[in-house]
Amino acid sequence: MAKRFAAPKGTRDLLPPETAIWAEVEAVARRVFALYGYREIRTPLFEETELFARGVGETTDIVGKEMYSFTDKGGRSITLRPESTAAVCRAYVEHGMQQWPQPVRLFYIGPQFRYERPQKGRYRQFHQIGAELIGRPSGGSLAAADAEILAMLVRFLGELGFSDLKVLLNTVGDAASRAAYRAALVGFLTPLRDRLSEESRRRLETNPLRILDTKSPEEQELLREAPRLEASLTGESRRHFADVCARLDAAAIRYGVEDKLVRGLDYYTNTVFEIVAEGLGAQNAICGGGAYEGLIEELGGPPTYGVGFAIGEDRLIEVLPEPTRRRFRIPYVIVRGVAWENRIPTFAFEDQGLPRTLVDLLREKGIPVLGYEWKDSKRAFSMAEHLEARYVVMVGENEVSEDGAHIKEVVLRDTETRQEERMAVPELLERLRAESRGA
RNA sequence: GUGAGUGUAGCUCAAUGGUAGAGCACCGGACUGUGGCUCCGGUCGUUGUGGGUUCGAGUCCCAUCACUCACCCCA
Repeated sequence: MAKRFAAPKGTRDLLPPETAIWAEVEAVARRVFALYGYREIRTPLFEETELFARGVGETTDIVGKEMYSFTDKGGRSITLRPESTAAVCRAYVEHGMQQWPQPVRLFYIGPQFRYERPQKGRYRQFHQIGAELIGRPSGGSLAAADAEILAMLVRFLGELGFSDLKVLLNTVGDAASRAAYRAALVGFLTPLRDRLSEESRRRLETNPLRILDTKSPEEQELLREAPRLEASLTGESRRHFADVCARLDAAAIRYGVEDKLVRGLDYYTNTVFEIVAEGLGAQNAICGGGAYEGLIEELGGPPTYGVGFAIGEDRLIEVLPEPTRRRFRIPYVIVRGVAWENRIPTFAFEDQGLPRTLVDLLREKGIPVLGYEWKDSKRAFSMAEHLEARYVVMVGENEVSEDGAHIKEVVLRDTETRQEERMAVPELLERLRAESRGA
């Protein structure tokens, strides 16, 4: 027997009916983002390695140990994208989008790659739905940009039926704030160096702010006395954050200020946020984001403001509310026709000339349908159950004319309520079309 | 990179160290005009892989691979 293959570690096949849920989630994203004027960008799945090293940050775990990198046949170092913000900003600079009306609003949907040990909610190929607002709004405030992107995010999640998700919000300050705080934190922690974990000691050199979100209870205890980031904020950062909060309050968006929230990517400045969900085990963040003031410049562009988020689509779908899942299933209709002299009874619409089967007719009306010729109606019900069909339409000997050429009436059965109704074909079309509009 | 748990049919799982099984699913057939059954038959396995212990290993031991969960970190 030949070798059998399995999907590579940390990857998986998405199969029906689950893929229908994915398609619907993405359709909702596209619709909601369009309401806010965001347009799609598609960047390559791989980029020059240096883009991520510079953009995401040399000291981050992503760049330090999680990149899928390889040397191509031309000797270039290439990396499968571990996130998309850096690539979107690269595209902004490359295509001179600073010449477009500002700010530029973009969204993306697609796979990302990180070389990590897989576990619940974490894959080596995973999918993100993200949006970026890049460029200073002419006349508008930066806080308005932050609030807009958060409002869009909350609207999207709301349309997916999430009602109890809370946005965790914080500010990490601008460059000056962070430099001041970094000095204060290093000053505080250096005397306590011996009591820190090896990892945290290393971070003390490279990225001290990251020590803040340690999960180690001993370290958290040490940090209780640590200087607060808030105390190092410049007046401007302080005002900005207050402005963002005020705008969210005005828009009735629920959030909680979480002052230890730092986020793992180097490019964030000022506003950062995260959304966590129940039911995902240890990997409970379904969305992360924030503002980045220095990134475009770091990538060779003019100093440019940016703010964005990335939603983990795999995790989002994992916790998608059940009513939404049901709503997103394709409402197949099963038509059970009898074999009548070796053919399915046709139904000819008089005003359209050509005779065709009921199945064809339904498809013409945009109704997803499968036809079977079983005499045994029980098999049709069994099939309906397996395919999660919404309706079964019964067309047997009693429903067709003597010669088998015309359907006199049909029986429509709702597979959930088990209610049945006899009706003529025009009425059937009316009912099913109304149903598919509602879906 | 570190730790723990689990690997038996397409799926869910049995089998005291003693002939590898069941249910579901799938395929074929019988029956049935208010039915989501029932009945008959069929396909399906080098028990993840490789060693070892033993008269004999799905079962015990070692290694390896895979999966799962957790650490780290993130979506």
